[in-house]
Amino acid sequence: MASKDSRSVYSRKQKSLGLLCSNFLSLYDREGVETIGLDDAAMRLGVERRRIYDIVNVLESVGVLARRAKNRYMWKGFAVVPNVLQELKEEGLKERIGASDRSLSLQVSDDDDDVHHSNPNASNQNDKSEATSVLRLAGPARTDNRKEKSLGLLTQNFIKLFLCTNMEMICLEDAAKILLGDGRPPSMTKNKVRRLYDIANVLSSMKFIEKTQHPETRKPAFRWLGLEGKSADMSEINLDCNQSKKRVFGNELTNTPIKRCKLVPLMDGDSAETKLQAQIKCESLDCEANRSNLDPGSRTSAKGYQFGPFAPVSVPKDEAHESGHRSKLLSDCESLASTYRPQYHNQALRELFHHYVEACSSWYSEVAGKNPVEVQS
DNA sequence: GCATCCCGCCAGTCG
DNA sequence: CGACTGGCGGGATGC
Repeated sequence: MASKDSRSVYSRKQKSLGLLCSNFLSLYDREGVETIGLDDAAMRLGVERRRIYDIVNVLESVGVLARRAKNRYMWKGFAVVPNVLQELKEEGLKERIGASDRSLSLQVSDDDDDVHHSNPNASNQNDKSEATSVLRLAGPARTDNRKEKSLGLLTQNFIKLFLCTNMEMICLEDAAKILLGDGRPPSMTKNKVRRLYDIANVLSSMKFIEKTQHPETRKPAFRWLGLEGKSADMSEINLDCNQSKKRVFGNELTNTPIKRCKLVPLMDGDSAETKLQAQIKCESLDCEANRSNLDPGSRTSAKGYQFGPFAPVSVPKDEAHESGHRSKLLSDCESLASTYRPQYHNQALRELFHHYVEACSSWYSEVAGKNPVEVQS
């Protein structure tokens, strides 16, 4: 009941997997990042851990991430993507994914599994697990099919569809049918489509695919963009080369605690406040970045700058080394803010901007500890 | 109304 | 066993 409307109405878009993915990437796609803790990610992004799994799974299927241990992933970056895609393509061709025409039942046999990308030392460790992949017939149990239904595998198969077929555009329902093989109950297809929506959102946010509309059927479909999205490279898989291959992901970190229905009484008393105080509010200055291209028809109604609540939250207990790139990030942000001062014609906006800069500065000094840029309170 | 797809329950897995 | 993973589908939101 507070007042001041502008009430944080629940907005589905603010919670989409795609946006979350963008935020995830803008948070970790920077030099210095090596490992990613799921808890840390969930905390920083202000979402449930469950959601992180969704993103991490598809990112892993493309090679951007690699699981290291429980709760821990390793950041590989986009440099490896071309290789992974190449492997997927070969794999898909071998399996004859989407063998068009009839028998489009290729449904990639499960067995084996993910990428297996790189893998310098994969020699000794082939124990069991091979045997299980053989019982695939009338087996009412088929416990192992949990894996073949994984988001990661589905993502790869979805991608293979684009890489190994001449279908320029694919609508999710067709994709689901092809991947499932026909003769499946509609409920199963529906479920698969639901998963494909999740995947498509993530892939879209990475600019691997793009949502369009089939010229004839008018049905929404997805078009493969692949690596075109990024700087036309393909030949420069060389390591490093600093920021040349950094994509621009939406950097509006939005992670409001609003739930879908049961409206959590947002900070009404004080309890909610304690949590809030933990997260210094420093809005991420949505600097230029995205404004250059933004394909037509995409969201982002050219409304220009948009600030979203950014909640850095407290620093991780351990991982002391991480504060290194953290502070770098901060200084980056700061210098950016001071050098790239947008020209607002509007007085109010100018003030708002000023406010953000200040907030960010104080946050910086608080987190970085040293180098008092401004002051605190 | 139907297309999207978030949310979180709860069953597998892993350490 | 408890913690971590993540399939799954109900049902809310968007258009």
